[in-house]
Amino acid sequence: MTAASTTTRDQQREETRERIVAAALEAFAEKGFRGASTRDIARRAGTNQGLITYHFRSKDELWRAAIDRVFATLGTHLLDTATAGQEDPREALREGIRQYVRFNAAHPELFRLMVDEGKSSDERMTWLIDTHMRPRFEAIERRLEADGRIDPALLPHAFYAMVGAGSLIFAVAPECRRLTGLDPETRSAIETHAEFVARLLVP
Amino acid sequence: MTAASTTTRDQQREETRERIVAAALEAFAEKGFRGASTRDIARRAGTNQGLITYHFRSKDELWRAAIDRVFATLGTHLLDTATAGQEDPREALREGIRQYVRFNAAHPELFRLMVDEGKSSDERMTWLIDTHMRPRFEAIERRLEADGRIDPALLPHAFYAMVGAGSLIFAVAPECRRLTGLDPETRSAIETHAEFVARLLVP
DNA sequence: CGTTTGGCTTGTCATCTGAATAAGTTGACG
DNA sequence: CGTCAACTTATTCAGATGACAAGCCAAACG
Repeated sequence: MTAASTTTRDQQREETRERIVAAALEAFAEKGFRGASTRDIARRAGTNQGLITYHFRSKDELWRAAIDRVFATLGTHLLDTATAGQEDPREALREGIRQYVRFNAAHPELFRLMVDEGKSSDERMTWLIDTHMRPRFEAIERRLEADGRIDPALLPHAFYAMVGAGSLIFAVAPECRRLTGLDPETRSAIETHAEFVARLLVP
Repeated sequence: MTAASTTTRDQQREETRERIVAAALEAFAEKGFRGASTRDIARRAGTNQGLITYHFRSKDELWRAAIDRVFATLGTHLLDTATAGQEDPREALREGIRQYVRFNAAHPELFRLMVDEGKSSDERMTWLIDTHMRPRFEAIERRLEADGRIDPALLPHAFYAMVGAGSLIFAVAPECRRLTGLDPETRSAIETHAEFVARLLVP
C-alpha cells in the first residue's frame, strides 16, 4: 500500500497529508462544513478515517488546513502572473481580474466555501476573514486608493461585484450547462468570461 | 394554540402551510437541502415535525414548495415595478436590474439555494432549472435579443455576472460586515449596490 | 346538539450518521 | 535489529434523521 522504497518517511507523511487536504477541500466545497464527513473525505483520499484524526486532531483543524491550502494556491497563482510589467495601469488592473477569473475556473471551491461560511458568523467565518480575507481585501484597497480611481465608499460594492461576477458561473457549472447550454469549464468559455468581467469592471 | 374563532379550517390550513414553507425556505437557504432537518424547520415554524409530513408528504415535496414560493415572490416583485413605462430602453433595463438587486437584498435565500443546488446535477437541480429558471432565462434572452444590444454568445456570461454581482454581497452579509465594515442590509447600501450594478452592466 | 371530520400533536421506530479512540500492524531509520 | 512513527482496523457512543401511527380536539355540518 505504501509508496516505493525510495520514499522517505517525511515525504510519505507530507504526501499523505496533502492528499487528505485536497480531498477535504473538495468535500467541504461540495457539501459544506457540516455536510462533509471525515469518513467521506478519507474515502476520497483513498485511506481511512482514523488517519485523519491522526494527522489533524479534529475536523476543524482539517478545515483550516484546507482553507490555508486554497488561499496559498490563490496567492501563487496571482503572483506568478502579476509580474507582467504592464505600462497601462488600467490594463494591468484588467489582467489582474482576468487572472482572478481564471483561478476561479480552476478552483471553484474557494467561492463555494466563501458562500457557505459567509452566511453565518461563527468562529470559522471570523477565522477565515481575519486570517485570509482581510489581508487580501486591504491589499486591493491600497492598490485602488493609490490610483485614486475609485470612491472608497464604493469599494465593498466593487469587491463583491467582482467576486460574484467572476466566480458564480464556475461554481454552478452543472447548472450553467443545463440552463444555457454553455459549458463554463471550456477554455474558450473561461477566456470569454475573464474578458467580459475585466471589461465590465474596467471599461 | 389555534387562532381566533373567526378563522375557518381552510384559512387555518393555508396559514400553517405558509408558515412551514417560509421556515423551510429559511432553513434550506441557511443549511442546504441535506443540512436542514424537518425538525428544525418545524421548530422555526413554531410547530412539530409530524405536521410537516402531514401537509407535505416528504422533505423533497416541501423543498419544491419552498422554491415555488420564492420564485412566486420574485415574479410579483419584478412585475409590480416593471410596469413603470420608461421611454429610454437602457434606463428601463437599468431599473430592471435595480429591482432585481433590491429583491436579492430582501430575499438572499434565492441565491443561496441556487449556489447550493447548482453544483451537483441531481434531480432537484434539474427540476429547479426546468421549472423555474429556464422560463426566466429565456424571457431575458428574448428581451435582450429584441434590442439586439448584446451578442447572444455573451448572454450566459452576462447573466451569471449579473446574478453574481447583484446577489453575493447580500448572501454573505455577515461576512461583508466583518470584512469591510459595511452593512449591506442598510437601505442606503442596497440602493448604492443597485445603482452600482445597474451602471456596471448598462453603462 | 351531537356526531363526524380533518388539522394537529405526541411518541416511537429503525436507521443512519457523525467524530473520536484504542488497540494492532508494518516498514523506515538509526 | 529493534524502536518508533506512519498507518490500519475495529469499536464506541452520542445524536440526529425522515417517516409513521395512534390519539386529541375544535370546527363543520346535518
